[in-house]
Amino acid sequence: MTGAGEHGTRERILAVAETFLGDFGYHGTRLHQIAQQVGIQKASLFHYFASKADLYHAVIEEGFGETEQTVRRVLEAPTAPLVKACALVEAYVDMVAAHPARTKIFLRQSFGDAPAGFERALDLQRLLSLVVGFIADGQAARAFAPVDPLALVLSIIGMVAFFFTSAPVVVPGFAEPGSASVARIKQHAVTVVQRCLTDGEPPKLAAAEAAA
Amino acid sequence: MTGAGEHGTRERILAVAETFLGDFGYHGTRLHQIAQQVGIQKASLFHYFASKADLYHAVIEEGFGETEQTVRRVLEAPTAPLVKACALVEAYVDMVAAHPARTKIFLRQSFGDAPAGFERALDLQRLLSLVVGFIADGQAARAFAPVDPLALVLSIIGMVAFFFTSAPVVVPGFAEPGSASVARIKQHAVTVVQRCLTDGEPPKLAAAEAAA
DNA sequence: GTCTATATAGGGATAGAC
DNA sequence: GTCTATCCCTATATAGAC
Repeated sequence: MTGAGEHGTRERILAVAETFLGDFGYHGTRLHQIAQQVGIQKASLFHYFASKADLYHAVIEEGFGETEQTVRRVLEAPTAPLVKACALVEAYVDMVAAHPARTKIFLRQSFGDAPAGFERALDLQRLLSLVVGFIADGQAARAFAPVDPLALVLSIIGMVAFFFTSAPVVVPGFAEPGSASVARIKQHAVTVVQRCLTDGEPPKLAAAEAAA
Repeated sequence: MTGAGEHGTRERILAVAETFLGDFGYHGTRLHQIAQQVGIQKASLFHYFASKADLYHAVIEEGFGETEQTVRRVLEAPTAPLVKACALVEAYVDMVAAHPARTKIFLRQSFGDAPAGFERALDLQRLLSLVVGFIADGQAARAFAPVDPLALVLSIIGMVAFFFTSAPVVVPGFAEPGSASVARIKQHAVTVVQRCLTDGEPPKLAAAEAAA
């Protein structure tokens, strides 16, 4: 798009930047490290991106775009509610497992990092609403048990993200990329969703113990 | 220990530093901001802490100590397995809700931030093993359903942390400190654990916990 | 489009008076 | 124990040749 003789240097910069931004955060990432890893000089970065913040935003945009695409694709498939819910979880696990650095960046962004600006928060809310709406619709149609929809969706997002970003530090080798851990995690996440959505009998008795 | 006329400046520094380290991370936190918030000069910080890294470690140590204490206290209580599991979740939710900044710091630390050093990772593993062991023991005694113990514990840790650190950004006012959101989140987390540990069976604990 | 300088600023840390 | 003043280093960003 930008020209004819493009080797993809810009893309390589984005990829390298993603790993560093994930591991060290925006303020902890040094441009000279990125340049060194890519194999160019630090000053050359400014030919592709106006500033460090600009590079950061580009990484965020790319990541968010792919995430949104994946979620929408699964959501629009013509499958049964519970099947779609499980497919959503599996696709999300695959995505996070494939891009742990990106996930770290998203989490850091939500913590308050970032060089200001960044108005994609609204898009994020719309995407979340889409998923929550899907759950709520399923409950209205009696396909799902009456669990707090928003809390459930946030639970899955948070737990899966935690598996691939924080857990490996506490439990070495837990979410290793190629190992069987991915299958294990996927299995667990699906199990949790199923148990939360298919209770069968509405547990109204749960109110009794809320006294504690 | 240090003297008689101590007003607690050190403690105030630690408290202020915790909020900044949580919101901006280690590299994003500026010492002059901390000093300004405390009401002293930047250079005065070095009277209490040898370096920025030293201050960071002090914050981490304090946070980890309180966390460990809380978990052990609940774990050593003489209560039934399922009651104890729920109590553990509730105590954890209260703790994270009371210290969101500390939670952010822990998460950032696990991402790879931090000024190196910090060998408390081993203690963290032991604490985690304690909780996982409690679940596994309960399963061996047929008190819990056969769910992946490690995955379950990590799930709760990740989901609750996400609720109070990331979710508020995506869903404004979700985990507001004083609001009813804390009760809502606690209810949800307990529900998830119950459904994962009781395999659909109605919990037979309703009476026991009211006494507490 | 990539390079070699270099400008500019900001932040951690120290020295030493009070 | 707190201050003012300052050192020193590093990191972003720019200028301009090739």
